[in-house]
Amino acid sequence: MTSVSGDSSPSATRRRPTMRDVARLAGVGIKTVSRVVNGEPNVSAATAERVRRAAAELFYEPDLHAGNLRRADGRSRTLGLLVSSVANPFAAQVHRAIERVATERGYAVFAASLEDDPGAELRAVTALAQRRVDGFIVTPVRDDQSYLRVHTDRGTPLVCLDREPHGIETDSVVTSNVEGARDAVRHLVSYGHRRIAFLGDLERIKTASLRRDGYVRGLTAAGIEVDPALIVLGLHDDATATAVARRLLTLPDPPTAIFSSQNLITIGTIRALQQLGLEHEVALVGFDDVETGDLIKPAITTISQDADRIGRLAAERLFARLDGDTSAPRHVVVPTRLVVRGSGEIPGPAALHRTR
Amino acid sequence: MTSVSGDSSPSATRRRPTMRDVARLAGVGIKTVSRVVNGEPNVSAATAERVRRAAAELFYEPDLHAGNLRRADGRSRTLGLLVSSVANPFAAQVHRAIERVATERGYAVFAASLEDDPGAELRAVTALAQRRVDGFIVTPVRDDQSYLRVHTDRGTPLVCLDREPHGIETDSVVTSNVEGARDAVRHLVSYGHRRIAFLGDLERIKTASLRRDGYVRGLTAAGIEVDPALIVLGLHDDATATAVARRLLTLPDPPTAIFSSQNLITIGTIRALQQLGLEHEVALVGFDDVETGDLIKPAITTISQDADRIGRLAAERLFARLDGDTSAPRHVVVPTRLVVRGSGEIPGPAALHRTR
DNA sequence: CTTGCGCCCGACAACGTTGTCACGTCACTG
DNA sequence: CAGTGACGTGACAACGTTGTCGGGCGCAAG
Repeated sequence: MTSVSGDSSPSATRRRPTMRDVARLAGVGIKTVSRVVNGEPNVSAATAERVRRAAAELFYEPDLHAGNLRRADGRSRTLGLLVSSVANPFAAQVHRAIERVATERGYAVFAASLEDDPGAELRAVTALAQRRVDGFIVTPVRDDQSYLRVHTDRGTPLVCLDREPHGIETDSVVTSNVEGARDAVRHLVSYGHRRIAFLGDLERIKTASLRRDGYVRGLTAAGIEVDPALIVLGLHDDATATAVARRLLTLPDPPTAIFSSQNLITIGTIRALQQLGLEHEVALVGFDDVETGDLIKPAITTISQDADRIGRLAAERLFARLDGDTSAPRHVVVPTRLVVRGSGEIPGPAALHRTR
Repeated sequence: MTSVSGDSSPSATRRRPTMRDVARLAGVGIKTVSRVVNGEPNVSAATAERVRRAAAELFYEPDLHAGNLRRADGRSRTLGLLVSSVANPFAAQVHRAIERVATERGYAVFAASLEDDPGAELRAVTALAQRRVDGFIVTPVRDDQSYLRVHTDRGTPLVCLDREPHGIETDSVVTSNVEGARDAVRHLVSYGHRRIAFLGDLERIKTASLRRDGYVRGLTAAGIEVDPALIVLGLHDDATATAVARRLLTLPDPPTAIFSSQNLITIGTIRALQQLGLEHEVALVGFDDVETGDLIKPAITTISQDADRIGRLAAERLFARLDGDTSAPRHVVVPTRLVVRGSGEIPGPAALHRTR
């Protein structure tokens, strides 16, 4: 086998070969190389083989972006995913599901963490738009997503994830937040609870207020009056959740059950219950699955989101748009699942038919 | 303000404006637009303002890749991250740390999950190489990474993460697997244990065998003979770990302590201990932190990896190379931290000086 | 033997941008 | 008042690739 070209400068970094280099080595025109690399027809078997051999010898890698610049469809085979944080277990699982669909299609995924920072949303969209992603999957953070219309108008589809967008009509895939929260309350009510506390995230985060709405709806449906003293929003980390839960539980007339409407809040609440030795007395249902929730005593009952399905559906929606689907925007709601494990089945005072 | 150009076709997707469009609207040359967009000097304040206004009116977004093609440094301001799975909590945290450093530098991150599939490693590298990433951060899966030399030779730096590469000399950032495992054993020995089981991942995964080595070293240092019956490798999910742990614990002469050398294995082991009602009798130390490990009874003692630091260091190493550092490859070992929480402090038979 | 057609192949322009260079203007300097 | 240099600006080529087109060749049909 021939040595790799031009060894003039000893330790200098070798230049990356282009189609021209491959063409020269194979003794063909540059367009023929292009044809072979892209599997286009009308190249004789012998020529194709020579080209392939030359490309392999030079370790030639086509430049997708250069091709893209000229190519008719102009697709970068790249998509952008904006989530709260790639380190967040829910988002990470969604990410993985999206990646699976994307990889199958030959797409690569840019992931960006927003950390609920409206500025970060804008910066990330800009950064990815300049890299010419073919589509966006976004967890909205700002109050208004109308600025994304520029991109959708230019043919870059957008699917919103986990939260509905504002100021733009586009596809979305969200969890059934209201229904899930209502189910949690209904479950607790069925175990005899009437004083059920609600712990939620920052109210400006839409999912937090939706879950609050579901909670209220659940109580109302059961004919239970809503006690504002038992509703706390604005919790964004487990430490604060612990503090607030402790305060509620040491009230003169404390709740007999708690619905914690987000992962970290649930963890903080469990800690509070354990600190007060109440984990077997006060019922708890958490929204969002807690990893290893079955190893905790009592095991944690949750309203669990189907992250995998959410991610997959969002990606499939995006690719449908890329494939030319121009139908009206679809709003997919993925149902939650009640995972009964113990903490949510601790009976309350009105559970006359139960012992203990 | 003027209306956005050419409204001839009513609902057709608008063409994306180029520098030429901005130049025309601002009444300047295309190069002047380039200068303004890139903040180059030698443009009068008035002209710059006109250009900026035109760009804003058209919602112009420069095409990074087109610029890149021509630009001297040829940097795509993009890097590729290959991990076991973006859904894996450890990898996800590493990812987040890398992203933080990258964002600060104006870099976007491609993430790809390999799922320990050697073929996936190759495919991901190719996909990202064709997208001209400026650097790779890779968790090696294959037996041999020498194929990556092509890319490093061409000036695309490579930092290996979590595992040392083979067949190539390059920067790496890994956890102190051997020492961490040794510490776990030492800790258990100090609590009076002599029959300590080892549960590990697939042996072909390097970190698994390193931790086994550390375990052996720990025993040897304490003058304890290694009992092959207490060593099981090849576990890759929690269900199998549970089964194996149950088998070990029901042996005629069962271990009094277990060192589970990976996250999922630890979870599986806890489940086995709980099923057998032994969680307060048999000591357990896990490698890799277990989320909510403090909420489990007993709380789980772990050898915890500093994912954040590992990610940050890897990213910083990569950027140092991109900034021109040509010194010899550095191999950074990030120490583990023993997190004492309870499960690892259950005394063993030789703990004469302790009560129970 | 022509004609026509299909196949193989390469020259050339173009994609959207930046590097190079040259030109014109203006304020200084000598 | 000529010479000099700095500044502001745009024409043009080039980056690596693909779309277009046309030329050459071989073969079947007329």
